[in-house]
Amino acid sequence: MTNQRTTRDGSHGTESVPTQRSRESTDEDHGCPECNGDLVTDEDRGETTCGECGLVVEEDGIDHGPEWRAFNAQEQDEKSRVGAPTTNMMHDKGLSTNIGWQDKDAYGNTLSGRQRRKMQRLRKWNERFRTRNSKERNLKQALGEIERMASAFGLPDSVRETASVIYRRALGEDLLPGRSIEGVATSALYAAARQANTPRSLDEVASVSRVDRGEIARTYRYVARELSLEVAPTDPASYVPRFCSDLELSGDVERRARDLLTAAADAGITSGKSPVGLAAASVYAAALLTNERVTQNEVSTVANVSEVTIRNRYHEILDAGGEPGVEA
DNA sequence: ATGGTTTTTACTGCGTC
DNA sequence: GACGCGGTAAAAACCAT
Repeated sequence: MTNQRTTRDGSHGTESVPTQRSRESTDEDHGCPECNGDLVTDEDRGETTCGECGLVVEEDGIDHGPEWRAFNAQEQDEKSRVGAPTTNMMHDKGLSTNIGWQDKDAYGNTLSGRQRRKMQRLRKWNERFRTRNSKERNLKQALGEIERMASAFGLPDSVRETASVIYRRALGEDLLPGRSIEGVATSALYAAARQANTPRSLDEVASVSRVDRGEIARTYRYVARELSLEVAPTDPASYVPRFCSDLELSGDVERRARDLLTAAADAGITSGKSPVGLAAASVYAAALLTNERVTQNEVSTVANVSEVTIRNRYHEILDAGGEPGVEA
């Protein structure tokens, strides 16, 4: 294992994080060594180049790694060399202006009362603008993510809309710290899709997200609880239309599958079973009853459920749906 | 952490095309 | 013989305690 720990490069590749900018004013005193032109700093690439001749004056002068978590004694020593922890999560990478709290002027003289009050106001507004700005950037990125994933699924705008609303609320309630933007964005979309009765399973969501399934599940639970989102347990029937159209089955099958599901629900054999499995099984069963050929394998593929589950479920479903009263 | 439930994985046997 | 289907046992995942 290497000691070098790079930033989470999930978002747009690594953004450089100039943690030690404030040390001294480097930019002003020297121009380009070649042509003496003005220097340009490209933060994204971490390069300082000459605006005139393009010479790269300085590159990679920056530590990318916020090693703010120590997992052993060694790292504990090393982590001391970094500055603020969450650089990438602050829209300004910790580079924004702060107005000092001492009411002194540049020479160290105390300010007059009038000036002090002025500084007070400036501090306040500076802070306000800064945080507001940061939230907006955050939002922008998150909404981009949501948009991307939603369109990957072909989900309608309305779902994106509610997903954004959920995200905004999460942001407003300060649920973000400690969680990744993408994780929360994904969770928001997941919740929105469920609420709109066009659910996508956790696995599906995870497949288009940059965050792994486990984190999405965790984040989703958390967000849903904190925002007390009322998300009813997924109705298996809401998967049926999609599966049917993916398998190119007729509307008859679709209707049949729904009937089977309600019958199964009445028989009380659905509780505790995974909604996706039930939906898949009912579609398969319905296709069977309607004489439209589908293999278990095909159904299991589009539904992402194992064939075994389909088998087990569809037996139960047929027992319950065929003649009511057979099962105990 | 633990135990119970559900789902998945992997394997086997049977019948059909 | 490959394929679809059915069953089973053990492993894994999930959930509540």
